Amino acid sequence: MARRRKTYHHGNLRRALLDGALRLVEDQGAEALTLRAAARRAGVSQAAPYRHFADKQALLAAVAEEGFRALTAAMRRAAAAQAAGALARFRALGLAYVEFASTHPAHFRVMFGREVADRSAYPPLQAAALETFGLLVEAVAECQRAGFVRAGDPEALALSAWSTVHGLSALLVDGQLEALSEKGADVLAQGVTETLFLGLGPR
Amino acid sequence: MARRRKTYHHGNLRRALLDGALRLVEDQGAEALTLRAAARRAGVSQAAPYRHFADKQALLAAVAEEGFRALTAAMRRAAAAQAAGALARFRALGLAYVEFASTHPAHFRVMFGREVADRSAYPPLQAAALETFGLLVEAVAECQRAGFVRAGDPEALALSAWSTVHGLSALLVDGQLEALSEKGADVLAQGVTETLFLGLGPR
DNA sequence: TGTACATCAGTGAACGCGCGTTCACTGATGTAC
DNA sequence: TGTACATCAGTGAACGCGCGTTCACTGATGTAC
Repeated sequence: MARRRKTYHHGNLRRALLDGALRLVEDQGAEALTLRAAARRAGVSQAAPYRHFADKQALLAAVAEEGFRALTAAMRRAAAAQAAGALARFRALGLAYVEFASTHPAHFRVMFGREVADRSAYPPLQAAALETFGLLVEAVAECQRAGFVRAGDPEALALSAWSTVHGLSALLVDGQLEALSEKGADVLAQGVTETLFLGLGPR
Repeated sequence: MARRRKTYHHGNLRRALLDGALRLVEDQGAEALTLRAAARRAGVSQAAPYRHFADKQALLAAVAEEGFRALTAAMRRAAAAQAAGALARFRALGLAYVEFASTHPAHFRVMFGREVADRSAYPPLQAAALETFGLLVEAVAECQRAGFVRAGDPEALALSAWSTVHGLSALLVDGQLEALSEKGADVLAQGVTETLFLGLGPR
């Protein structure tokens, strides 16, 4: 962790800072993420990060970007595990989203919170976030072709799906449901995604 | 604002601090809310707030509580404006939720964020939040009686509804949709709540 | 293969900042008689 | 109605804190000849 390096140069300090930052967020939450703490975790002086990140925002943006990449990968993996068809894959995407949020709450918060004030200043972050949403849009379109989802603008329908899983995730991550239900995140996610497909109305 | 009082005692400093805090949040965001700033807005020394709030957390909790009360009131008002029946009232609740979030983003964030770490330490806050959710549960039950919503545990169905409107609200509030759509919050909310009732599946 | 030198990636000390909180205090209020 | 006194709600100064960021520096690396 903060063990002595034998060389003056680190080798891959950017990566080490990012890893330290990720561990800080996971272990102690987003507000524990400071440039100085990341430097400490990487075993380096507090001024060293400035060789790799312009300022604190830039480190936060990198952490968020990494989060979107991990989320996208987890969703892809979950979908790929479903041989059963378009609908099952779509569903798996949603469940994976909620699962990611509930297992990495602090990271999820950095990804979606206001810590990174202006996302458009960090194109790779913006791209990573768009890719995640893109997964949902593709899945909707695929399901429409297979007749599992009704006709309509795939982006608009995907936004409904996103809202649903994102809402449940946010409520879980922020501890809103603790007083309400002792059900696990997975059970809740099952229920909510089922309603997403069936609708609330009578059949 | 910070004009001189003529009396040594303030009269209703608690209320003034709360108002100052609310204005701070609305104007400059949650991270601008400090005890010192609230005291400045109330025109009082920086130590004065401690006569009314044990610490910063307590002020934050009061701000969040106030937010839930305002949200509940706005939802009730919107529902009351619908004479047309249970379904219209339910829908109005959801739309009012999204509208509140998009017109008071920073306040919304304080209500749901992690600023107030342990909500159970503030029973009035917890109660106010539960009341908001209760509105949805009642509306679901009412709609079930009227045949507009299918059978099932009203709490579970209400959680689906909550997830949907909360998810859209969170995405709006955190600026996730800016790159995606130029539609207004109200239009998006219409679309999302429609899908909530109809479901994504084919009819 | 050797050397001069530019460039890069670190160091360590220092800065100013605003914050939450505490403290001993004082002015105002209200109550008992 | 007046007065003594306890209690309450403010004041103003001070504390320590960790943070982001800057600066002049030095050690390491790599490249041109």
